[in-house]
Amino acid sequence: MARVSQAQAQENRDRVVETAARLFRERGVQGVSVADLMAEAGLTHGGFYKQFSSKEALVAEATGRAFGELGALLTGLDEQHPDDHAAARSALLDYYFSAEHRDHAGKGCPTTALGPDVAREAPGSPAREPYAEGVEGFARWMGDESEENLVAIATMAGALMLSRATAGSELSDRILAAARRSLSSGDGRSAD
Amino acid sequence: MARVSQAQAQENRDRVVETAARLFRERGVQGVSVADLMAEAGLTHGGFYKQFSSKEALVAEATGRAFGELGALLTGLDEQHPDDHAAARSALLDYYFSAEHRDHAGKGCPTTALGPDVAREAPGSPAREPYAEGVEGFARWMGDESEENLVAIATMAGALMLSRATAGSELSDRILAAARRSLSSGDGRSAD
DNA sequence: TGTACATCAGTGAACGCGCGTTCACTGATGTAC
DNA sequence: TGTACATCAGTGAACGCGCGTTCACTGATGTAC
Repeated sequence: MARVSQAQAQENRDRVVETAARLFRERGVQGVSVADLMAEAGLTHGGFYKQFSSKEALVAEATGRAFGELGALLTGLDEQHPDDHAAARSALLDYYFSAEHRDHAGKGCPTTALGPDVAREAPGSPAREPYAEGVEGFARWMGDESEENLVAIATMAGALMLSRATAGSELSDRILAAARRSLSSGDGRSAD
Repeated sequence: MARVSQAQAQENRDRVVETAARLFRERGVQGVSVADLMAEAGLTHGGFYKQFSSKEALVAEATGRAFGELGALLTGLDEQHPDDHAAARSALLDYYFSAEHRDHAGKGCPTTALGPDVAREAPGSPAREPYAEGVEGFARWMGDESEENLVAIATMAGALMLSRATAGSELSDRILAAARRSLSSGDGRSAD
């Protein structure tokens, strides 16, 4: 195996980014080596630098990709609930606070899964931009960038993070149930 | 420097745990090597295993220590506001959502700073127990382990994490302000 | 359409480096008398 | 209280290993004619 077609090369590159978006969410950026990642994508590690200038650059790209996947999920919910955003939002919350979501960070919300990694990157780090844009996009889907929606996202990310850190105890389930209930108001204003 | 007194040895050990509790919150568990840590505590790395069975064991101990520091902060707030828990709680929120807290994770809340690290540890990992106990203690200080207080802690941890991941943008400040306002009700029930 | 050759995606060995952990050694501390 | 010696906290070099990154090489692809 030496040179491959341009189409194949693009496909391989995409698969590396997709794999990175999953593994970084699952194990953290520092928990995934370039060699691990390339092997998981079915390639050898030497070719990595033909496609990416550094691991740091891939982190930024994978962050954008993970938020792209979130966007696709949100768009799908809108399509399942046409002209009923409250229903789409409620469906999102059902997924967000599920044991399924807690136990599979790799395909879950990047706000929660990548936030701590981005927070520890240096101030000008390239991953910060797609992250902040992703959070803003998430807020807009929730309705707008109002304080209320920013708080809702904070509660979602915090509850998911806490439920993962306490996974295996019954506290974990209590946190998910509590957060689900507190955000159960249709489009936002008053809790029921 | 060879053998030191038992009192000195205990003091050194304490300082290592204290340093770990700070550095792990600042840089993450994987971002701090045993050699880094021992140097920061004024020792050489070789002696580490005279005091701790593994880095993993220290992570558990440092997690307990960090929650101990949080407990001391909370007790201090109670003393500053005797017989007025609502005022103590309000003072906590002022600190919690401050730029100071966002920018100094090393001496800040371990629920937020260590949660993601604990979440990625293996199911039976020794750090999970002190973490879960710490969160429960935090909830009890907030009043009790009601759903309302669990949600408040989730919002606090989520907003702080998000503000750190978006630090440097004005979104970061908006998130802190939004969360502060949403939790500004005295002892919990209705927002103002 | 067929031939000649430059390109470059991917390979696999290697680079220097730092990781968690181990170990022979040191010499002041703590203890036995 | 003073002396003899065993203990063990801390040192610093070393262990095997995996990290991010580099590089000489390969050979099918893509292009020029």
